[in-house]
Amino acid sequence: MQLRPEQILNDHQLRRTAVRLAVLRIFLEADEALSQSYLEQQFEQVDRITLYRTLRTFEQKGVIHRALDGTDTPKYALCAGECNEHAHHDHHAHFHCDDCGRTYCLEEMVAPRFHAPRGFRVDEAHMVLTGVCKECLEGVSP
Amino acid sequence: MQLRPEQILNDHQLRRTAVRLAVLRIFLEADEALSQSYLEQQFEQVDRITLYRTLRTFEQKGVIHRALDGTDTPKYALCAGECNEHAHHDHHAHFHCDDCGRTYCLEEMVAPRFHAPRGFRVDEAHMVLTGVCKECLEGVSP
DNA sequence: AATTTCATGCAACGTTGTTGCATTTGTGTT
DNA sequence: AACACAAATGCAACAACGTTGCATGAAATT
Ligand SMILES: [Mn+2]
Ligand SMILES: [Mn+2]
Ligand SMILES: [Zn+2]
Ligand SMILES: [Zn+2]
Repeated sequence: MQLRPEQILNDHQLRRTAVRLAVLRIFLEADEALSQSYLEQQFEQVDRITLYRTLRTFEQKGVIHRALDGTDTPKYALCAGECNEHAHHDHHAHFHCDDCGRTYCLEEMVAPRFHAPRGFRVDEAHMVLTGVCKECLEGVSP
Repeated sequence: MQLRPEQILNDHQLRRTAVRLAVLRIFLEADEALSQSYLEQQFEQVDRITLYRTLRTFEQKGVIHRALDGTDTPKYALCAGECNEHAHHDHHAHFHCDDCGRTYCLEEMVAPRFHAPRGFRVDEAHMVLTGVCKECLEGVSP
């Protein structure tokens, strides 16, 4: 995985702008999937449309992926690598904590192969786990 | 599974109103998960807020469940049974066709037990499959 | 430095989620 | 059958988001 924001932009042929670098820095420091509104709050002043387009571009270009977590608030996380504008390769599970509302990527947990039912052709499989995260579990038993 | 709209409302202690009966009839005839906007179009004239509250009530009372399909449009389908205001028991997978956009319940496909990673406690697991449905597959090879 | 291509900021609009409130309707009781 | 109560509906209203167009500013290319 690339570690520096500048290199991530280079690798995906994206212009090096202030907003993009700042967004990437936030993602790199976070260990969870982030919503657009959360990102907005990290800035003193930023245009929500610019943020919207930044996320859309990042997703299209394979910089970030959407973390499906069962809520109605889309969350995003950095792609591990290999993803580009043609294809995403992040098929790991995502975990949503019902207690704190955080969403985590479970990179190590990959959806098993499923045989297609009813004559369908299955191209991708995503798993969404819900429960209580480690921090919240430890918090309730002091 | 209950087959008549009237009985579904009785079983869940819901008042028998025109909108509710009509919505249930649409769900009973459909073999796929439906969005609120789709339901709206099935009526000549209906208030969207009433429809919104109808779906919310149905979901709370265990009449319908939300079908997670990876899109940003919530879809709903009838619960198989046993669901009530206290708990939902529909943990089957859902399939989303990238071609026609339809979402289907895969009642027969239940998420396997997962061991909790990273010290998390997993309460529920949902699976979302994407690909091409039977109708669309047959449509392209005439 | 000039040019070109693209990102940004802002206005604007549509959709959806959500609540408050007055009115109508369903249902159990006189 | 009429009544009374609780709940559902219709409508106004607002917030949050997603999305596009356009003028302006910034990055990359020459
Ligand atoms: Mn992820
Ligand atoms: Mn379902
Ligand atoms: Zn938590
Ligand atoms: Zn299809």
